[in-house]
Amino acid sequence: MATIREVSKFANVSVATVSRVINGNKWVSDATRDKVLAAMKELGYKPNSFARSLATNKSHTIGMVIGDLSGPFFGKLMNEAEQEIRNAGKHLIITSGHDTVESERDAIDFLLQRRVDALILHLDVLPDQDIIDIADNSGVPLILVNRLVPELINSSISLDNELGGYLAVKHLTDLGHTQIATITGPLYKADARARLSGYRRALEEAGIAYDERLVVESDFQEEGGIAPVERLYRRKVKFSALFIQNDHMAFGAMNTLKGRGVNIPEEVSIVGYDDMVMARYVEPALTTVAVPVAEFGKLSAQMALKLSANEPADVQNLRFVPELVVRSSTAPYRKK
Amino acid sequence: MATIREVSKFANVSVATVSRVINGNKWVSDATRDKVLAAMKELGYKPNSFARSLATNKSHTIGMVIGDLSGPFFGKLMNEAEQEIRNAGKHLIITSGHDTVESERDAIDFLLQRRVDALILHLDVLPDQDIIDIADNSGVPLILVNRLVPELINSSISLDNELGGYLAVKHLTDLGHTQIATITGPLYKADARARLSGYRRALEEAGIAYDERLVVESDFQEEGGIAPVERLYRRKVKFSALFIQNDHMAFGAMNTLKGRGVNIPEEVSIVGYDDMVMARYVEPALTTVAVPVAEFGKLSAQMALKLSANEPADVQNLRFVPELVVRSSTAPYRKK
DNA sequence: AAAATGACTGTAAACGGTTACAGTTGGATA
DNA sequence: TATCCAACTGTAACCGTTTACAGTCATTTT
Repeated sequence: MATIREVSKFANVSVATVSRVINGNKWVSDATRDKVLAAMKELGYKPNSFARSLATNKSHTIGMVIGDLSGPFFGKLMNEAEQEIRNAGKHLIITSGHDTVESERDAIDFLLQRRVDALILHLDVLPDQDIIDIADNSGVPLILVNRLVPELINSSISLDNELGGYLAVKHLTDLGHTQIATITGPLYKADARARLSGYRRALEEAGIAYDERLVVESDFQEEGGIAPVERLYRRKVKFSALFIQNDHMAFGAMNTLKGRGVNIPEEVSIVGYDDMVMARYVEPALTTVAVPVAEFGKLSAQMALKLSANEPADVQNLRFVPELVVRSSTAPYRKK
Repeated sequence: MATIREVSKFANVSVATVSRVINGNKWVSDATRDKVLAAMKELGYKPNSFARSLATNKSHTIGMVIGDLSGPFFGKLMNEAEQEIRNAGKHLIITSGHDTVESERDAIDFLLQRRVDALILHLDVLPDQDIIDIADNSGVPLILVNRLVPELINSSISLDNELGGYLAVKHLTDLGHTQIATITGPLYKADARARLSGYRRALEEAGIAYDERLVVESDFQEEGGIAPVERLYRRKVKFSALFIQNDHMAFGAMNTLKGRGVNIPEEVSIVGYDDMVMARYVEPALTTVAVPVAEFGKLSAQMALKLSANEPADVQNLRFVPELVVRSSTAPYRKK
């Protein structure tokens, strides 16, 4: 691939002049500029971003680590963030953490080696201390999405998952349910733990004792909704309502329940979490907890851009509040 | 951020030695290696990938351009590709084309400037000629996903969308339907056009005349299923079956039909396209055309890796074949 | 004892850009 | 006419690595 030097020879000018043309420096005569532009076109020249970044010590790039590249949640997050960053004339490099400590660390290393101007991190398993170390020592500003590390409270954008769980279950207790089962995500994820503790708080508030047998841990995947339902039945515990920690699992669970001839919501009320677009298309339409993902993505990108420009980003523990969306999968408790 | 020189000073060795340690060169004594490692740790050293890539002329990176970062189709595609590439010890940089010529070009430029070892391109709007130019002049091998450019047939991995459309509609004609409407994606996308021509072929084969009034162009989004249904009714054309070019739109359309009190499949049969996970959770479960997205992602990554290593990738116009998945949204035609 | 070898380490020239600084013009100003 | 300045262009150092080549030892080999 052609270099600036070849272009300069071809156009009979110095490398400095070519560089000036590339960077839109105004001290170049029109004639020269045209010559250089023609040479660049002729040789198919594309600036080498490595050399450029090396010389300027700027990458014009924001790095993002997320758990899973598929998945509607992250999709929206990425999309919004990318829009915002592209609009600012920069670029986003996305890597996946794959839910393992090693992979998350590797992803961050990759971005750090690429000297990104800022990091947007959605980390599921990396220990707090590691994150703090990166914040302290990497020299790169960072935004923490959907995770609260007390020491980094000023660069966290998080969702109050505890409140989300609470709202979901409170809705059920308000409807008169007292036997409320729950299907959680993997409990090594803070999200899942927080939602579970919201579940407990709502029960407590309603004076209902916490019963371990009503809790099944799963994996946040669609298929993850199926087995847990079977397990609940095998445990022979009764429940008239089910709080499922994300919509994906809820869809799977609803299907299994229907397969068993259970009427929703007459016999079992169901609340999901995330408010995916599909939530309103299943039958019955799913009552769920809405999460402002798009805002999330947009805001994190804006913050990252600000921080990378050394502007103060008054993040101040931005904590989004989830909202309950009531549809048709929940109904008042009725005795059988 | 610390450089190799600082590390070398700190450890009292030369830069070459530090570089050797970084690269695992064996001609370094254990004592020296330990000294260097300690120095690196102490100074929080991370190799500068720019300098490195500049010196070696290798980026160990594969670039990917896709239409939309959200969306279940691309999610899976990215995910599989990333897995494969990470396993090979390389990294994937993903950028979005945003469905505009300018943006797609910009995304490719970005990746080219970053000197990626290969490109995986899912382009919706960039003209063929541009793609050919890139293939010819960029010096970077490329894999074309889901698009067929005759000149680049040997680096295309595509799905036979025409066949997909055909299968969907043939299923309907086989069921006795003769008034079959269709909702297409944006017709500037080759996918949509191909599916539409599959629709026409199936009709022709069944001896049914093509009727423009039964065709509505839409946008591949969920909401995109709603208005077209209304338009069909406003046009006062009768139809007993509906081929909708992706599942997302199908979900929207099913909902609108239900809202109008139309029974599916008794009054209107519906076939979607993509076989998203949700297809089996809606009611009735959606008959649809399955696309091997995961294979797509995996294979494109493997090809890209091979090409970047200068190994021959015998792509040879890899054309995946879609499959019809029959569920409950289609039924034999019955007179009203 | 001299030469050869193997194990290790250092020097310095790339890699492809940017940019401070130093020219070289030609025209305007004193 | 001498001086200055604005407009433009070139030279060369530098960014942080890698790596060919050249050393320096301590062991072996002859």
